[in-house]
Amino acid sequence: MSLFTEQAVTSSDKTFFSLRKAIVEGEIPSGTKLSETELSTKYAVSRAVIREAINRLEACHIVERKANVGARVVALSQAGLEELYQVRESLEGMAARLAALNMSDEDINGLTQLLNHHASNVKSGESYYQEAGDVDFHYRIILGSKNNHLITMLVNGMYHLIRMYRVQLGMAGPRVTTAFDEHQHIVRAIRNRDPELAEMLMRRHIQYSKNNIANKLSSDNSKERTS
Amino acid sequence: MSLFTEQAVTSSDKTFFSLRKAIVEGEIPSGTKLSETELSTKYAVSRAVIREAINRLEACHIVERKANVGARVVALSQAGLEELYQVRESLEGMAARLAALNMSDEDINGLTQLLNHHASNVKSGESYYQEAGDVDFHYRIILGSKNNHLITMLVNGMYHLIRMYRVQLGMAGPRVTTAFDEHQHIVRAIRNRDPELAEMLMRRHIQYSKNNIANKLSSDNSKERTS
DNA sequence: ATCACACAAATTGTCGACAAAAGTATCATT
DNA sequence: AATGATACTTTTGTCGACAATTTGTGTGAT
Repeated sequence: MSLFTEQAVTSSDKTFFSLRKAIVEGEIPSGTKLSETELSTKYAVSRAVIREAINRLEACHIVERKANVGARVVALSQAGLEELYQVRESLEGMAARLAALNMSDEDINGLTQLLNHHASNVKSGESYYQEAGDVDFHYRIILGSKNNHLITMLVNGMYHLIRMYRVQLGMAGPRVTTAFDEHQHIVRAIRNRDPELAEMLMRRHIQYSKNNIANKLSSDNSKERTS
Repeated sequence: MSLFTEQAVTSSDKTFFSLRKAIVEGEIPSGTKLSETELSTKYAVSRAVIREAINRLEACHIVERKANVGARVVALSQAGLEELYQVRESLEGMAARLAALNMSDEDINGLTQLLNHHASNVKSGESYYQEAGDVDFHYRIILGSKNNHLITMLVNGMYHLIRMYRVQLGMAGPRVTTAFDEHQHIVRAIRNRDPELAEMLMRRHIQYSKNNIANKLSSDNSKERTS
């Protein structure tokens, strides 16, 4: 029961989704040049739809384009991760604040149920939690902000790039139980209708998450240097 | 001496800029249906470049598109303004925070000079300040964040929509001197390298600004009702 | 008079071809 | 051998035409 299933109506949509998935999952590696003719034969569509797909990918910062030269998949870097998470902290902090104001009581109950469901998984040792559960939690709060600008920016825009970092840097890592506690505190603040606290806790939560990834990233780098 | 002059290299760029300007300035009214064929004859380009321009406009939330139906210029509403300014508060707050950390001393000096320059204008009673000066101030802080995601989102994305609200609701209004004081306080916080305070002051500044517009908007509405 | 269906008109989506620009290789000159 | 100019190749940008979908209209039945 996914809360948000964007459905492809046009051929350009399908191509956009396919391309985005291929890039995010790393099938098309970071830094690759995206040749329009090549992709048009590979995906069996005209160059026009490829161009539109690439334009959309550019809009969510997954590829970079230069006029008369072409598009490349963005390069992942520590600095880029830092910048991305600064923006994420800002926007999701605001989302949590607004969620504390605008979520309905039913929404909040659903959120609590989700966490309870996770709690049992965490205790039983499954880390099934991380990927699906974590994004579900964050999605609900973002949607709970009831702010369409915010929702679009985060869900259609940034989250795919965030996922690209997480997938390609192999972030199936730990940080399960501590993140779970943080989630609980956030929900408590929302339930108490405390926007100030909800924002602060969400920002901290995302800062920790960033540090976790950044640490793994730099430790991977040092491993690489010594190998 | 504009800090940021995006230059059109391709024909699609030019059309995008023209269209954006026409919409923001209200020449193409809010809510208008954008016919591709019509625009292609009007701007003397092919439908392909019109489509690309419309796609880009959609990416910055200036038009809304439905598949197989078409694109319309967004409708301006109190709720939309509220949402927009919530996001703006969040992002520019973060920008001020980062500016306090990342701006060079020269950058800060330049900012101070700008304010001094404005001070003389304010005292001499010219309200030349508002439009150009205000955006210049905010631009510098946004650029001072040195965060490319943030910069792109705000400068290439949101600011045109913000300007659309300000232009079309006739915001040449007052609030000059009080905004000037707020600007000074923000710069002081940045100079003191106090990110926490800089963010808080910027957020307050934008909240006030929103209230100012919202008040004008609702008073206009009531005038309309009684006339 | 109203609703349903079918048909027509108009608009968007997709395609292949041409034009223009960037990149590459070759050759001449120093 | 290095450098610069020139021709060539490849890739992106732009265009007009066709296909598919939606919207508006009109006809007929209830």
